[in-house]
Amino acid sequence: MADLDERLERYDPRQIEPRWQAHWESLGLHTTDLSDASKPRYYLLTMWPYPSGDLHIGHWYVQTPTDAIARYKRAKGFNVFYPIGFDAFGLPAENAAIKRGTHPREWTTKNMENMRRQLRSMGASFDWSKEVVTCDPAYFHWNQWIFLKFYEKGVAYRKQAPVDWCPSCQVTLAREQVEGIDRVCWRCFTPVTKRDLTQWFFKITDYADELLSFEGLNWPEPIRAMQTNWIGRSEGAEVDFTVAKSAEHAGGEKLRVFTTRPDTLHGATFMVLAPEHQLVERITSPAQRESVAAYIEATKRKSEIDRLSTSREKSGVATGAFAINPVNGEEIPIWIADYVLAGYGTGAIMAVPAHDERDYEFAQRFGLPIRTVVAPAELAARPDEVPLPYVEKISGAAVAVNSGSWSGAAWPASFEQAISAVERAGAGERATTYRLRDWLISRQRYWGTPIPIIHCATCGPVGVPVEELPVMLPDEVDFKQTGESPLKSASAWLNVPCPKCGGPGQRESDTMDTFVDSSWYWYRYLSPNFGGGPVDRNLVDAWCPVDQYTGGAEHAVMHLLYSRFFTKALRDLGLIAESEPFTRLFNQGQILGSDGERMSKSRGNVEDPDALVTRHGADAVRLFLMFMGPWDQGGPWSGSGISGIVRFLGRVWTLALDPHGKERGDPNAGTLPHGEDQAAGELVIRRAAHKAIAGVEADIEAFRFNTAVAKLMEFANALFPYRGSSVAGGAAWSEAIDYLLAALSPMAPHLSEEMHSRLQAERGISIGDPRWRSIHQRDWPTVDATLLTESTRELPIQVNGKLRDKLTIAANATEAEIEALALASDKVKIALEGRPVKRVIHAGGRLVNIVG
RNA sequence: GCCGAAGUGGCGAAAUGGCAGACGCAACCGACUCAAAAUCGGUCGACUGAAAGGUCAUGUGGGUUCGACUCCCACCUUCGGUACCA
Repeated sequence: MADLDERLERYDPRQIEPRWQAHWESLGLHTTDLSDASKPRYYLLTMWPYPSGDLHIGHWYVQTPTDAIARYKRAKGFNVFYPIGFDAFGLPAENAAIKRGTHPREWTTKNMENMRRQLRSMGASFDWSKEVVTCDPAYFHWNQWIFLKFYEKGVAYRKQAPVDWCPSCQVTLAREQVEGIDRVCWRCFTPVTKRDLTQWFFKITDYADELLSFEGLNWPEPIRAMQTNWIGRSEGAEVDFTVAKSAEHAGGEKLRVFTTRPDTLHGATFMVLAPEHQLVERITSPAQRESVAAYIEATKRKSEIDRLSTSREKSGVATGAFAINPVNGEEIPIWIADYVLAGYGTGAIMAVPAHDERDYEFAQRFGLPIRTVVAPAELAARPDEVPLPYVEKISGAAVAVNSGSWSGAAWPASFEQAISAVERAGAGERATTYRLRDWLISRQRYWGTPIPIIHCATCGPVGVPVEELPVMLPDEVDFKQTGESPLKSASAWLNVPCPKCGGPGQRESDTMDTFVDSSWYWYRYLSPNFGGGPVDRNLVDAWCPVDQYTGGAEHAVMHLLYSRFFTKALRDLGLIAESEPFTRLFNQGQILGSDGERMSKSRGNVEDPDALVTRHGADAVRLFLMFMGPWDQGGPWSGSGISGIVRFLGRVWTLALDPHGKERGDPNAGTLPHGEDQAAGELVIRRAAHKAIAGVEADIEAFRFNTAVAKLMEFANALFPYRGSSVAGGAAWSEAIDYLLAALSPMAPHLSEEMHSRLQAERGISIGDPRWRSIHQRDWPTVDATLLTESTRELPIQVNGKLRDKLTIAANATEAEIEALALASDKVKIALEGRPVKRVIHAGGRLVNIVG
């Protein structure tokens, strides 16, 4: 066996990978027979990509471990459905149209073609035959159909809402089109303001309480916490204050506030309205008109994040009006301030500065009175000594003071008595409110699903008849259209008769938020060409909910909440049976650029997978991404460790193809290590094989791909010293190689297939032979549990929590035997320094701690 | 700001409350080679010590525990989301 180095060809992924990708495709290996009920079904879904044109290593980071799950589950006997598609509508295509003059469809199509090629080069086992693309009329047709059903049921409705607006370009701006802390337009740098438009909403708030329940879902706790906080259910009361009569104003208007703390009503020393509040104009005194108007204008320049920030100094303006507190008849000043939002609660608050930090700051800033109405029990008699602001955790430890009929009551009695008092006075009632707002789906954009509505002067908004769907996007459009939506420029498309009365009508020119597209796409994957409705009920019943969904945590509160809402709403339309879309969710981390920032073309930090694949091969890139660290962590990109993976794959290649080769540089080559005999050597490699399979299996089940790869490396390292020895090539060796390739196959599908195929060829089975099998059609290896335990083990001995010795003991040693051995140790005696032993702790057989 | 997460060797990281640093990268030493590359074998947290060993060490400061990277409290830094990027 001399000069094997020259005989053994080198591992060259460029030669292997495209060949296997083509072969798998010709075998139809990844096309799922959705009607096959002979095996348990497993619907594996990964968040579909947006065809931005800059497919980067982050896409691979999302999808290669998911592909490994697909392949692993197939080996475990599941009928796996693993589809792919494109979330192809959206703002970047339209921005590109504005910048470069290319049509969004052309730009998107070109990007999708490139991304399909790149996704294929990854060797991912997607079922491409079920591809769904949102800008395809065969898909958005059903967005429109669902919209009309929602409209019929009142789930879709119209109301006024503010948008960020560039007064110079006369267009709506997305958040990413507003730049800098001074909030200017991305194109003309004009300061951005707000404008009210009548827009379409979906009533997600109707489902708020149901969305708070995660029963039966295996979702990460952080995501559930974020959704729960986002929905933000608060229980309290709505209370009417009354505008007081003044020299200039008759008064009498009801000013309704929402409060979670009706028990602090007596501490309300002023009121604050959102600057957008309807009554502001009416109640403002002539003296305050000018400053109120200026403040309202200034508020339009601010983002909600700025407005809610508690770190900046409070701002506000008095309206000059006063309100009467319903529980004590006091007149308190009415202010406006931007920290109160029009969209939350009633858009007005009663301010209780003694017990709310923001109100306290506001009162301090503007010299408004502060009155303590809750005190810790021990200070109940001396409320002046309560440190302010006193924001106690809700508990029975604090009592109401200076609070009329409920003075002296503790929570929750104070809360209940306050509500009763308000209700008796006819000044309000118990109420629950949510932070969650209805979903604004209108976009003043071209590249999205047209909203299937025709506006008629007589009939109002009328749904397009379903038989006329889909409402197509007109091609001839001015993308730099100012005013409202670009679709307003397509007059032939825009002006159509009213479907109800035949009179002149005008199509809705807004399109839908692209989150509508991604709120039900996994149902469509099951039947992308189905014409009888958005979903094929039979297939949905068989395959849904999705067993496993993988995607980024950045979608925690929008996409993942909208998808849950859609599922419930579709259920209520009778289209599907289930209430939740995704049984198990895993959020992988995000790969950042090497500068630690999000990868994007504009930052110039995009890592292109093509170059890496050309250099190292898809398998190496796949394994490297899985090996980098825990999948849910992500982090900045650095390719510096990939050579370790390339080396590992080379070792697998060598082990599989050249078991008898001897290393020239290794003086021990060809001899059994550690002076073992043949039987001992075989046992060592059998143990290593079964331990590796058991470990990799547990790791893949838990999505710990980094440690799964590490275990395979350890396994290959354990085999390597036996290469060229008398053990190599024998039965134990062949089993070990077989197991190594099988365990590697979900993660490095090409190399393992190549090795598997060559080993079959050595046995006279070549491709085309009916006995030939792809490694991806192979069952997962079985583990012999008796090989996982050894007869002796090492036991660490601590003295007072510090490691002092290690003993080799029999696996079945009793605690008494262990204790005797441990106390006999010289190192233990020295560490004890003659102190008596107080306690001996046996930590479940893993460690002994002697306390002395 | 608010909600959520992360912080461990020069670097990526590992560790059901029980031996901190598995597995890799880089670096260094050796073998092979005319030589280099590749490959194979080895060393590798810091300080101290000739060595055996000892001391310190998981963002910072406290706490719980026989024992804390892990649990609790406070803080610092970074990342994700914050409703029109997807």
